Amino acid sequence: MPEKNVLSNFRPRDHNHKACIDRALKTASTVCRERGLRLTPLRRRVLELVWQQHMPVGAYVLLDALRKDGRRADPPTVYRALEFLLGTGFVHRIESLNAYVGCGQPEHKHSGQFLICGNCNRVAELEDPAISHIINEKAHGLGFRISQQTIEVTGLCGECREYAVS
Amino acid sequence: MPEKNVLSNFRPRDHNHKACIDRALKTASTVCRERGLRLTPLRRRVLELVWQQHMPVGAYVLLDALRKDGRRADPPTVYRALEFLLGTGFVHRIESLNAYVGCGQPEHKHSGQFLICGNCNRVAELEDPAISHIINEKAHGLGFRISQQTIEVTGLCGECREYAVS
DNA sequence: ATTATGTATGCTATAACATATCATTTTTAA
DNA sequence: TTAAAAATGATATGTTATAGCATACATAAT
Repeated sequence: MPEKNVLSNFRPRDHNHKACIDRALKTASTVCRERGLRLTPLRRRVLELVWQQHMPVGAYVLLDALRKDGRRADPPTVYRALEFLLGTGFVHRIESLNAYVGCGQPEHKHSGQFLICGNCNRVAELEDPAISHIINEKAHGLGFRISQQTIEVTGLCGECREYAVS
Repeated sequence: MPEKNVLSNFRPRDHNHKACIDRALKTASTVCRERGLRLTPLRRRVLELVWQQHMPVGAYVLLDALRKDGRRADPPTVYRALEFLLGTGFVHRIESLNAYVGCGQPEHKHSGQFLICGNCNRVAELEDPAISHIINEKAHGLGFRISQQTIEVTGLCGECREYAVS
């Protein structure tokens, strides 16, 4: 069973990766149908590429991948697709890496709280109301109205800790 | 009296700006002397320029300012100075803006928790142990070892809220 | 079916942010 | 006073992102 308030934990290195991708694409498809949004082939493909890495991916990596598809692609191609995917919540942007990562739970809005392993580059996504809440409280106390929270924690995931020197 | 756990609150628009800058430079000077670090004229000037804006400043704005001083300057000039200033804690980097902001309390290490006003661009810096603590707890529970926290909250500061629509 | 409209993509150019590398100067300490 | 280390000068290039206009495609109204 998944940990509480953890949207996606660090994946074992040997998990069924393809299943993740398929699930993400299916979810995206459903959500778009429900909301009257268009998951065009390009957008779908970019989403698939983001998920394939299963870690944050830079825009230009995606660009190269699109070109390897044989498709004509330039920076705006990928940035526009990312803009759409960010807007729908299918991907999140990791500010501290200038990179993009798939989100498994786009059905409901959330800002994303990330644990980023500096060794294997995998990411876990939390959604802990307690964290949001305490930040909200504090901000509110200063008269600040929050529109977006960026919470990115860098370190070593459990698996990498075992191999790391002290 | 300052709010609890607030390293620097939003400054009134009419506060004595020069005093902030002077204090920051003086503190930096003292800290460097204590730690055997060299606050060279270049580094000192970059720190001064960061503080002059009293909001996050991009590296290339600093670069232009250095050139207006009549000094020879290229990107590495400013990035090296920033590297030093980040290392000492005299400035923080705002990841979500690719920009840099002065820190008033470099004496003790801290990771920085920022409230960023999307209207006036001013920034408040918090250091709330409760926020760090809860994130630590959560991360720890997943076997994650934290090395750095990035917490950046975007929204509207109190002053801007008053003027904002709805 | 045809046309009008809005949405998405193609395409070129450039802006904005950042680092690698090697040479020279300045500082510090031997 | 000289050797080593630290800082800066200088050039080049790598990386990330957006502006702006043209074209193609999808949808809905006629």
